[in-house]
Amino acid sequence: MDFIDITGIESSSIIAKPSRLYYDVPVMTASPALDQHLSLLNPEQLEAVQHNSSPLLILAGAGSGKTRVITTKIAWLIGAQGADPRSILAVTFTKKAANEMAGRARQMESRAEQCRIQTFHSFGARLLRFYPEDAGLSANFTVYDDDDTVTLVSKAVPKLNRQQAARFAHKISLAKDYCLDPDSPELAEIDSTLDFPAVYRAYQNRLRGTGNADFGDLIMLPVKLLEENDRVRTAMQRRYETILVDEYQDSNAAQFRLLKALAGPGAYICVVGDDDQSIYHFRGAEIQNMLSFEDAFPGALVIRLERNYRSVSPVLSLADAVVRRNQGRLGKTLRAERGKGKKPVLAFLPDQDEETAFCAEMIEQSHNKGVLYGDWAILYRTNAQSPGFETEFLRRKIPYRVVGSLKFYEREEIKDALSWLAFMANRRDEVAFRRIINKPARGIGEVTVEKIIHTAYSSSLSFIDACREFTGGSKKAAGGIGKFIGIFDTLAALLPPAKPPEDNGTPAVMEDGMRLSAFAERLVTESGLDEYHSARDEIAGTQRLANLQELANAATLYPLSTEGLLDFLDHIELDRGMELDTSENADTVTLITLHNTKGLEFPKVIITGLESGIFPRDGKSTEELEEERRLFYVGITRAKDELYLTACARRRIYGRTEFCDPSPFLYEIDRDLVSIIGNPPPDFAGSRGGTAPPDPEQQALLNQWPKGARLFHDDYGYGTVVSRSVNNGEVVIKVVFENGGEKHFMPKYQEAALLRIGDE
DNA sequence: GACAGTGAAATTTTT
DNA sequence: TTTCACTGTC
Repeated sequence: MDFIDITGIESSSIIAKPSRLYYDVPVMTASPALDQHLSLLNPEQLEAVQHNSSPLLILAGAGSGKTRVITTKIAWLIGAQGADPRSILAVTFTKKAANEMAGRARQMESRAEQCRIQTFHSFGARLLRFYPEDAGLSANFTVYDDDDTVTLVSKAVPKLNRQQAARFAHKISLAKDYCLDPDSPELAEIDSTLDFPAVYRAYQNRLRGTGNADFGDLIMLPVKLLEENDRVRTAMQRRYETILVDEYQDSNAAQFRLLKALAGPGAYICVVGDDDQSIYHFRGAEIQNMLSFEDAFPGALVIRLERNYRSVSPVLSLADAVVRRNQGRLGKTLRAERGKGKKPVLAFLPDQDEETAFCAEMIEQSHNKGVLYGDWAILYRTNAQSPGFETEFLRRKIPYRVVGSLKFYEREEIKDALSWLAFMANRRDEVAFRRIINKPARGIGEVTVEKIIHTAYSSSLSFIDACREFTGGSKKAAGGIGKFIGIFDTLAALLPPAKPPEDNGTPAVMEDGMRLSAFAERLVTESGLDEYHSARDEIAGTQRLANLQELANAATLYPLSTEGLLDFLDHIELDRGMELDTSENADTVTLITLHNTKGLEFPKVIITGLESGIFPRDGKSTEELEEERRLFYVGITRAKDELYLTACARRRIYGRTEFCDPSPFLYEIDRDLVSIIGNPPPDFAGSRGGTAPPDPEQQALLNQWPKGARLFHDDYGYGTVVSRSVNNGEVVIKVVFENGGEKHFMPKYQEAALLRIGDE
């Protein structure tokens, strides 16, 4: 049973084995099926697959078939090397990637089913599930997501408002990505204020009080467990003889230490990644893990996969021109196996409305010629850019889906129900308790809630017992607390008590009618959440009740027991990417942030909003600029056949129209790598033809606003004209203000706000 | 404890 | 522009 075999400790203790568990068979007895899979590989891929000695770093460029390499390698290790599938651990970052890898490996080699192929976090969660007390957690711990973390920070340090709490929460999670304790001096590198360690400590105390873990703990606690606990480390090192890591460029410092601790002396370690696609440094990913792999694992072999099977060559040439600008990279050059194709198009458009229209128009025209909507993807830097496209597509009846906007598990009603479920599993879960105690309203006010929580902490009671003990408070509050206890008791009676994990003689067999879904459904009605949310459905026309039903349906696969409940919550917490609209097969245009496109590909890609300040965003350090450039690179390399880039001269930002310069990235690329359409700004190399001489009206404006002219603007204060241009027939001046800001204006339309006050 | 009104702020986010 | 946190009123 999966739940019982949490870490594979049992199997490793059952099987007596030498230092490496390879069966006593000649090395090359590959099955015909395996030979077939091997024959599909190019020489570098084959070398990467048939390597099983020193540490191995596979530098896999975009579209170079890395998933194929990893899955074939798993099949080869089992089929040709005689490796015990249970001794193979493969970790990825997303559930989706893990599922895909597991599925494809199993297709090639059925025994791969016994490999442990999962995300870093679910690996950590399972380890902790097995040794909760050693790690300082409660046996029934649940996992707090980022939102819960913010709540807990704001409660641990009441003087913080929610936004400040969110900032600290982010920093705390960053600290955990680096395995830093509240006492670590290195905390100052994240935030040098004196407050930070204190806030972190307060949060940590509160978190440990609940017995729960946050995402960071799922890596950091296993690291400590492995580093400090010989018994656990030995068991795990004996178990895993092969460790494979995908998307290694996005691993953080804690994950690196996890790998180091997990890899025993005889272990074979193989990591796959692309330093040019590292785009998550802002949340702790350390490209350094990759750049210094050869130092960390002496004797390592590096294999480059540079043959790209995805994109036509003009797309790859552009991608290379972009990423070549970066300094800290291992360096590789993709070669297009697919050969020639259409040159990327760079469109300069007047404003964002023209941008959406341009995209919609192209998509409609291609659709009329038989191209699927699903072939198209629109990429943007920030989620705030999607509404424009949505409005336009709705108007034109172009079907679309927005990837990663509002996630299923982040919906209010789902979080409500999940909090109830979490609280049923762990009665010390403060965050869950706060969420459910007075929702729907039972007349229990904030003051009463705080008193109960205080009682719980000061008398070491669970929150439900604290409710039972609680006497003070109004009559209304007492009634509400009574109701709450009643709901809890009703539900608790339905849930069989937890069995200690050692008692694994009878794995949680699923009996008919004993599903967790029945419990979840009952919970939704008993708690009053169904009434509460269906009432709001009627007002707002939302789907909350249906969502709650869907959540209950998802619980069908789990047995009605505390173990089943914890298992269910783990799976949900560690697979938050799930979207409500799972109609993946529908023929729709994809609207998606650049970050979310990692690992995806589309025949036709439009990267929008290529303007300075939007992409890259303002105020980036050199290092951050490199990451933004990699993000651009990731976007470009998603395109198989056609790539379009759009840049607007004007954009409404926060309701105000701003003039935009083209993205600096556009100035970095050779003009003959793209076909330029629309009206590029005059300073853009590659703009066609000479600029038309200004007409009298334009000349008058140019005379009125010479370079060096001093002016006053109603909103921005004093400034100086630093340059002027004629763009789309309009005079535009660039002004540097005394407050340090830079703005473009069309003086023709700014007569009211702009006042000329003299020369410099 | 619910609600309307005000003011300040505004990335990206695998788990 | 939109969103969300905070404030004051009923």
